[in-house]
Amino acid sequence: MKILIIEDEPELRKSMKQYLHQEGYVIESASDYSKALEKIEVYDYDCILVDINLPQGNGLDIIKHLKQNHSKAGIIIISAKNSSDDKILGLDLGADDYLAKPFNLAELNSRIKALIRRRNFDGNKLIEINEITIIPEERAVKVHNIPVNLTAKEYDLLLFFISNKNRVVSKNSIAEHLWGDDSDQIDSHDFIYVHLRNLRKKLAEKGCVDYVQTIYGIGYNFKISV
Amino acid sequence: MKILIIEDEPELRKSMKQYLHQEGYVIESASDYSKALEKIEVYDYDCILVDINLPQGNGLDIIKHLKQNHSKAGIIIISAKNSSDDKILGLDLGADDYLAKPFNLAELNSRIKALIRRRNFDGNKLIEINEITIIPEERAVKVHNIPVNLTAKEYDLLLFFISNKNRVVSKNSIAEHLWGDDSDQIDSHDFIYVHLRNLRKKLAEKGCVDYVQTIYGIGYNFKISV
DNA sequence: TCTTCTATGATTAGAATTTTCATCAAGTAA
DNA sequence: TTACTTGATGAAAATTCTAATCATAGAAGA
Repeated sequence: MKILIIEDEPELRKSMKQYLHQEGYVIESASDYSKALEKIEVYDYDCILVDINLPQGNGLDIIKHLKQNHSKAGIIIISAKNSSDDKILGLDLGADDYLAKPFNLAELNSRIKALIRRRNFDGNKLIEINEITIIPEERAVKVHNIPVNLTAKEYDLLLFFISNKNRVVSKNSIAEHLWGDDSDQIDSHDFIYVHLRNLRKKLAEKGCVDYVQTIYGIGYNFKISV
Repeated sequence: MKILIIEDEPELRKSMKQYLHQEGYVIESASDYSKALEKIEVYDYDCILVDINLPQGNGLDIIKHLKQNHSKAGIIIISAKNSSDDKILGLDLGADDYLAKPFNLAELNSRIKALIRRRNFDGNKLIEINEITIIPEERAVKVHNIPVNLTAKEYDLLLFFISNKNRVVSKNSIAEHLWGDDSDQIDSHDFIYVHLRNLRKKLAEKGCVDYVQTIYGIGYNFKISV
């Protein structure tokens, strides 16, 4: 899960980054709208947090821009307490949620989670990428519409790859996501090889292309163009 | 893990309770010191959060009281921004940490976690309860000084019982702790029976008393007087 | 108080999954 | 090339979970 934070206050930006990173998201940030637009042009984000009351420029334009370009990113507006007009305008433009400052980080996190859940489950009940179809509600996976029987770890691994598609993920970040906080205490992450192998095998059996590119010494890249 | 919150502001108290409960702690609260003292007399807490600047009474006395009675509870002082004197006095009296208002709940949570970790790992490297010895660093358990070979789930289960000793824990709360947030989506928690049985068996093999009392229809109680 | 019923807990065996281990293959740098 | 590191593979071991069966506590009713 990749998140873009657009926020000018350095303190707040930093603590948001830190907290959300720790929660397992991949975080990038921009301190103003022009930098944000640059990033949006280049990368895909799953969720964008926009502070809508920055001094230099209009955050609504970002939302407009995203919607015009049919971005799939979820948008959460962060607004100062007093200014509710822009907030409403933003929601009208298609933002998904808003959060008034000051907020606590756990609250932010649960909003993000809720948003991601909504996007994954309600909006489009299916995640479809070429021949792969994922039905998150059932934790089920199909290739060429043939069911593939994945174990929990294999499913988690696939979902992690897909939510980081076209991005290089390290073995460490895989371990963090699939085994949680204590994974750094573990010396060897060899079992990733095993689960990856089993995943590749099961997908290949149903005629799926091997999208998982091994990047020697670095990690893996689930390379796909939808 | 049982936590006592001593805080007079109803709003803050409520949100602390709610958040920490959601994080899996058992929470009790008191709105003033006399009520707090009553609770302290009756129950054992793992951690006590004391707002040290309440209007009626002196929070330092609570800390003194706890220390004089050799309470094992960790103490975190919550203090208003301005008053640092009492904070320092409190730390001198043996409080473990402090947190200035306003704080965010995630921060509070991480302080509590850190405190519990310190208590469990650094201070006394061993947890000793009658014939059971736990070496958390190694996730190792001994009974009558004989090593017991527990699996991860069995160890977690034992630790959960011990950190809630003399307290009734429901099957649901066990599931929440051992399997995390998604456990409520699971219909049956039958595997707890299995893990509990294996744990009991392994402990009994080494001559350990069965401290785990089954409370029909409710849960279990790890009953022990140290 | 004594059955009978029902819900909950215990037990066991076995299936499925996860992890470990040993070995082989391939990439990288000297 | 050679040495070294990283990744892949297969088989076996360990752990976790499922499912079927048995046992017991508590409730309901005679």
